[in-house]
Amino acid sequence: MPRRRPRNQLRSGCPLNVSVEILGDRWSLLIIRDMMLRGFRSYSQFLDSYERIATNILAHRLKKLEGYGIIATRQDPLDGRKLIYTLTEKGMDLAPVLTEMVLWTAAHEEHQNPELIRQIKKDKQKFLASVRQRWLENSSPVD
Amino acid sequence: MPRRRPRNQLRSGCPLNVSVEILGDRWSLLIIRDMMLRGFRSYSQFLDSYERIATNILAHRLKKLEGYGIIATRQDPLDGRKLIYTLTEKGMDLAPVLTEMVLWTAAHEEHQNPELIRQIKKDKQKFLASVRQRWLENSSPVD
DNA sequence: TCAGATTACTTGTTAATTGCAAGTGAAAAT
DNA sequence: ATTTTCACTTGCAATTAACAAGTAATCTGA
Repeated sequence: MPRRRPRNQLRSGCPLNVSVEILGDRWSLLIIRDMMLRGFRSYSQFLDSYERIATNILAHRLKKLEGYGIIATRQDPLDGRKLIYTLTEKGMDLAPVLTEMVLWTAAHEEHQNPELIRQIKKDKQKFLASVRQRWLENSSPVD
Repeated sequence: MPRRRPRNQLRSGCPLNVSVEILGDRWSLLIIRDMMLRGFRSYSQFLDSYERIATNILAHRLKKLEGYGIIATRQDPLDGRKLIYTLTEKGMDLAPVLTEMVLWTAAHEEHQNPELIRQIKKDKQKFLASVRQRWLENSSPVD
């Protein structure tokens, strides 16, 4: 019986491969985008996002991202049904990756949201700083 | 400058989504890495790369990347069996994306290739310039 | 010159993943 | 008390990935 390569084992330790194995699918980076740039924090917000992720895939991705320490989950103190998902520092550190991907698309593909691109192009470091600042303000445990 | 939209329908025009739809899988960025950083140019080189891509998937990805204008294919004038795959300008413009992904892994995950990371950290712009320079030298139609 | 090797694939089959629809149980709102 | 909201789960079909094997064109060495 030939055994298939187990999924939980890395194909290689190449740093690019490691990030591809963690983030290289059709949804993970979009969830991170929604948290980072749109301030989404709840399951239903992600579900209602424009690209229409399926609910089972969303649940799997959230668990995976939490398992990698990219997002953190806590209960909403004001509503027992709700969970609050936030980016960790590790998740926030993906901001430069997302930013470069946006710039690449802006340079080479048809796209929307010219305002976002204008903002990034005007001053990339300032954009990254403002994204991080908003995260610091909004991810405080008490709010 | 924005260019044509590929035939299949996009989930959204969000610039991050566009790049995820083009590059968000388990192999595309690894092929681009092999071309960009290791100077790979042939089918058999990609096949022999450490992560062991399956041959049918490699063939599909090369066609997809060529369709998006990220790579270009030409015949080897010295060997009628061989095709030479090279990155286009659009493909080379993914260097900052790959670089940021490598830096993120270096900061947050177990990995290998400390020399690459040292080089990037020492001077990111210089690293990007040297990658581009090698591409300019090696992608000339006559060689 | 011709057998064997190399190259860039294709084809067939199985395994895994994704996507869709519907359902669940706890908590909140009315 | 009933309905609605919320964060999921389950079942199943469709799509995609992975593995093994094969093929045609070309090159290489005796």
